Amino acid sequence: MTNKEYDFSKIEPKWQKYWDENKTFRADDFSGKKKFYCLVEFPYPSGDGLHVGHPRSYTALDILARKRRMQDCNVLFPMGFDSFGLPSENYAIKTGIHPTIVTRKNIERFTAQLKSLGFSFDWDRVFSTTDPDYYRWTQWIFIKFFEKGLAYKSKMPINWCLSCKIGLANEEVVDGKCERCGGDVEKRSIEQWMLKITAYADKLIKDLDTVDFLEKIKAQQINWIGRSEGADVDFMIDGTGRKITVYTTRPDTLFGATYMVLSPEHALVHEITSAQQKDAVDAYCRHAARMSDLERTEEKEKTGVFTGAYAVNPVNGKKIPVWIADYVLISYGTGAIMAVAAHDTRDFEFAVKFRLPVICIISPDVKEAESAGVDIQDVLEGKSCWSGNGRMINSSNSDGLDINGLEVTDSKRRTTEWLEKKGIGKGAVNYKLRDWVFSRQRYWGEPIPMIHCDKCGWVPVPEDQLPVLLPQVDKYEPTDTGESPLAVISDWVRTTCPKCGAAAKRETDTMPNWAGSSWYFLRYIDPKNNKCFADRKKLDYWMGVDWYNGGMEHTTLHLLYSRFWNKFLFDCGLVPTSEPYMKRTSHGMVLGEGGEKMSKSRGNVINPDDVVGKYGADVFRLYEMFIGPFDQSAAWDTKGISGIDRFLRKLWRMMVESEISDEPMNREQLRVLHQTIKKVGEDIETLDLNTAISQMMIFTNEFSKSGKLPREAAESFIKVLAPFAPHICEELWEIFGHGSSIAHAPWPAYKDEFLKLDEIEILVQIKGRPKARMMMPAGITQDKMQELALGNAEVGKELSGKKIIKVVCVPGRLVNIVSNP
RNA sequence: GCGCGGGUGGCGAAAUUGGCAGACGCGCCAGACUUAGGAUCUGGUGGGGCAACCCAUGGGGGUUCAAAUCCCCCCUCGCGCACCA
Repeated sequence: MTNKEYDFSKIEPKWQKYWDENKTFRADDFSGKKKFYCLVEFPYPSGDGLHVGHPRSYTALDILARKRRMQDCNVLFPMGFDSFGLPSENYAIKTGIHPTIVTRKNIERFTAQLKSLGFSFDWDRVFSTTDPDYYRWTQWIFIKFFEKGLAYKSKMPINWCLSCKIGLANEEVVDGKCERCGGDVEKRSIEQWMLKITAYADKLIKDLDTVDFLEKIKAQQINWIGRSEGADVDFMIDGTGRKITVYTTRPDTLFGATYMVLSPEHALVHEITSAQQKDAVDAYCRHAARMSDLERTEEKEKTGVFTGAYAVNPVNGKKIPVWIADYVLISYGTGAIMAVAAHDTRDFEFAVKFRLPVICIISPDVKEAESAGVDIQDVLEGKSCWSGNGRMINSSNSDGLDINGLEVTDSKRRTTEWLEKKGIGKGAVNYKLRDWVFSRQRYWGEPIPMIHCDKCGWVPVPEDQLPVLLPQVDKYEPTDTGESPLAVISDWVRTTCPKCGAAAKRETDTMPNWAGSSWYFLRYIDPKNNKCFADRKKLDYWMGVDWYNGGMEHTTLHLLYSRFWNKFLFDCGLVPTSEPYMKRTSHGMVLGEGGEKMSKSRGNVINPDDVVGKYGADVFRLYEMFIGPFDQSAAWDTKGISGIDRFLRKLWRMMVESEISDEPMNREQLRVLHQTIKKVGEDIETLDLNTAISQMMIFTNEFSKSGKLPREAAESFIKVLAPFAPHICEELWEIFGHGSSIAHAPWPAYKDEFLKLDEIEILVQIKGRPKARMMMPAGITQDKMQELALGNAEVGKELSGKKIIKVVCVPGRLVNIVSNP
């Protein structure tokens, strides 16, 4: 053999070219093999190039995809680019270069980087969300939403980022700031296209039961959707004939409602306010309107104003004052609440401050109150607040409602029934989830394919005129008026109504950058189709995605949105599965050296190209998998790479310098080999890739001891390592005389019989303390174990003069002798 | 406040139907080979003690022959949500 030196700089390009030319990783539409659709989140092709975080996810699923191919599956492992977005647009504003050009350049760089890492993507299926052939169908799906009444235009207060000059979805506002730029966000009322994701709130929760997502992902989605069950209850406003509906999760606490609070934005505030209170109420409302969401939540002390109006409590006819306060949000429930000061900490705080009555109607659970350190007497006297469990008291009227003595579930049910019978309320469900603000007032996005006609209203662009292409513009700058830069291109905006032919105007808003990624997993299945978004037969074959890995940061954005789109398409009969992803896992972040987030400003960014250039792709891939548990964040450690580098070079020497023997392996070699096949195979399935690599290191340590290398061990080992370090393994596979790629070589099987030892070292403990180690035959009985242990000289010495009380034998592990004293 | 994760050597970490804590790797120490070593190989490496032994998985209690692992209380770090009625 001539290849004495391990030279990744020759090996890696060689095999990358081979895979490209031979289309080694092409997925076949339809096949007798078992299909496996393996997906990673496609990147935004930023000008900075690939981040070392991308390969963490990509390598892990590449390992899985490669293993599945060796297990004779038909694997779809695609890649694409999510290219609409602000950075390209901002770059265009700065330089005047069209985003299309920048995007094309960035995609070229990303493609080269991804290929240099040896990922087994099916490159024949690549596309960018900015390809007109792709966004044609994004627009088409939008029209489907419109046709089904799930896309609607509405003037509503939205989150407006002052520096990006763009409206944001709720999900894009983090801590009151713009998720992207960290700038201030204010409320503005603008006409917006909305997608009715709330119509799917229940299904988005319930169907989580049918999929295999990490528990924390499910929990976060459920929490975000925020379903709660309660009742809407009508209160009459005294002397006005007006009715105000409140939403409460505890209708059974009506007897404890001592006042009512409306949000300052509530529609009826001004109608019910008394003349004396008008000035105070107006001033409060103006003040509240000026505050941003952030300031409003930062306000710790409760504020509010009395409206002068009284509401009538429907369970007992008592008049209770109506206040306004900004702790009641217009965006949740009905924007009005009944306040039960004795059993809600916020209401209690408010009541104390404004000297409103506190009436206790729940007698605290004694045990619970004790462990919480709450004085029950104080609660009963209205001196402190109890929001825990307990039994209802003071809760009956002469009109057929008596819930005294009941616990929560029963009292809620009974009260709701009573309200419904009397026609003054009914059971209701509420969600924290809001409809999705789907308009953006920027250039670099999919044009929303709608036309406004004065006579016909909003009319979709006819299907045969899709895609609505982004027109060329001279200036990309967003405007302060909230209009898209497209609005100034008058000959593009001017068009005719597809319905009546009259003069009409195009919608100038574009879609948010989450649009393209909401259905891309469907397009990979049939990326070149120009008749429909994807052929139904192919969808039937490939869907759903068997395994999808991505970042936790997308849990309440992309992951939720794309589940919603898929469910909608499923209800339209267009896709075969209600859930798009059968399994979802998540990787931890790759942090900079020292554990801080990588950023240009910290100067701790690691460029993958540098690592690949110095150590090669195989080392880079192995290192990222060895760095720590896959689901936890990990700090980059340049020193740590050398361990992997040594491992591969040691392996190479072992493979090419040893005498390859066909003699049978010894017992220990067999055991290590089969243990390695077993452990690596199992660890890949759970993405415990760090321990898989440890096991492979144990293998090389064992087999490099002598200068002889059994052929069977070598070849099996190359196969299990191949998914991790594909280039070096292809090269070794060739050196070992195989003519074709290892990518489709069969995954090796292990035999249980070789995993067992003939003799096992058994620990002998006395009262739990290790005293001796003895070799015992593997299949030994417990009686025999005990006998051997007690016959041990060391043990006998320890036990002399002591009385044996008990002996515990654990087969294959230990004998524990309990003695007295 | 609510929800979800973590806390183990100098460092990244292993170990879960409870069964020898620290696999594997980094770093460090010693030695070999070498003109040389940021190459390679061999050995060592949780802490204390000369030793027998003792102490160690955030802290405190408990269950058990046996606890990093199970139960109770507490501390701490990270992430997500947050005046959601």
